[in-house]
Amino acid sequence: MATSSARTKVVLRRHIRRAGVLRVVQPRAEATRDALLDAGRRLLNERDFDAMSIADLAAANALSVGSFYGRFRDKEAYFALLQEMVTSEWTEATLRDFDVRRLAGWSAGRIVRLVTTQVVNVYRNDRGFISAALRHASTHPGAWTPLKRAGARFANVVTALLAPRLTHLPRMARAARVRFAMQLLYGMLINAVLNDPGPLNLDDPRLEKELARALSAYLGLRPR
Amino acid sequence: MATSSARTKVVLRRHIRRAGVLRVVQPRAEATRDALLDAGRRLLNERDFDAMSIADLAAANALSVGSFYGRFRDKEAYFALLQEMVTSEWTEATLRDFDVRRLAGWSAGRIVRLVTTQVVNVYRNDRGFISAALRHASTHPGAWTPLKRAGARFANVVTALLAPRLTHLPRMARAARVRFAMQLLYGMLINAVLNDPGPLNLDDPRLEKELARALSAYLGLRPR
DNA sequence: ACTATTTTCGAATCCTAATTCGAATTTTTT
DNA sequence: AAAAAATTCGAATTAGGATTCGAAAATAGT
Repeated sequence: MATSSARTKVVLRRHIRRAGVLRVVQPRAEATRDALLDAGRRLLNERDFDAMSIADLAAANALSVGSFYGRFRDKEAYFALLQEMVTSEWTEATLRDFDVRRLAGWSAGRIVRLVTTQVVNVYRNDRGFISAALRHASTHPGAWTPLKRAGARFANVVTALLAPRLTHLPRMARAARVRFAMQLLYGMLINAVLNDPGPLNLDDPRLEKELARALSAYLGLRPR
Repeated sequence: MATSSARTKVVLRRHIRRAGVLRVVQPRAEATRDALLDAGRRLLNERDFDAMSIADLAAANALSVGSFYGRFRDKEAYFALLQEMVTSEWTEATLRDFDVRRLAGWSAGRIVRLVTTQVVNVYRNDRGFISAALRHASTHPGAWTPLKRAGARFANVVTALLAPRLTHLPRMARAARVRFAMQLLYGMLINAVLNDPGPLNLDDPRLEKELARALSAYLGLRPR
């Protein structure tokens, strides 16, 4: 299994041509670029995008502000790349874990439990990044961000898996039900990450179970 | 029925002693203060707290920046008062509409429908303010804001109304179920206001119905 | 070893918004 | 009417973060 740093490199290679990510020739520039991206991901667990200054990012690696701008056109270009990087990791995990053939014999209820567990874990592990990306996106209404894209993609995967299993519902209603259920799940977790509300916060071990219960009930599945 | 401006005055009178809201002697100063608060509420429908400058607020009433600071210690004190003002209006409506005696003969299902309708309407009508307050609060983790207070208060009211009606559940689980249902509802609407997600956005006429369906199902109520 | 290219450094510049402050204006009191 | 108090004005100040830029340092090529 690849380490986190090596994984960064593999995923990153796909997005390197992005406008605003400046050309790298020497290995040290590549190392600088990667170190800045890793630092960003870490720092976003402590503060949001606006509160994370270029000076913070540079200092996290004993680098200068000028060297940041030698690698990224500006702060926005940097963040766009970071978002692509992180959400691409998620998408890879999704394709692996939610393969239609792999889950062929699974019941709807069991899939709902897998979905809630997976999504809650993503939000738990990357809460800082998600929070920052959400806050940043909310100042650009209408923007189709990597985060939104990843969320929509996953909802599509889940809909394709679950809708055919909701045989007790009219055929026309199945996909819409699953999509709304996903909207409930995302809403719940987005609120958890942004506002840390009660009664169950993101770290509460009961959260997955209660979410699965709610979604299953809404989808009309037998309680287990 | 009092007009919006007169209503502002009535509600405002309760919060005037706030630290950071400067003393008023002459009527023109009172008018300035009130005009600035009304402008803030309006402007927050177009932009968030950070993007709403003091110059914007002043200009909305052909006033100067200096006159803003003659009335409020700083931008934070201003926003705190504005939040108290708006959430106090909500709380008044809640006390009126969710009176235990008034809803004595109501079924749980019917109360859920009333709850979802009411909360969705609050979010529809004050989406700009709510969005701004949420974004602002998320940069002050742990802060117990007027918005959170109002949300918690309402959840308490709903719990007191619904829990006794969930006779099919163990007595120990009833309040917890209602509280989680409220968390689902808030999460859904907070996401709607911040991110305008699909499939059902805040203006979709199906939203209340689908939310009531989800919450009723989760609470184990008979579909209607 | 020397030259050319790349990269980083760190101070300076730029920009923007919050806040301050002394003067001008308005209102109230004598 | 004059003096005192309250209020507003609008330019100046302050603060803080993004970005630029010329010089210094590091690396690659000959």
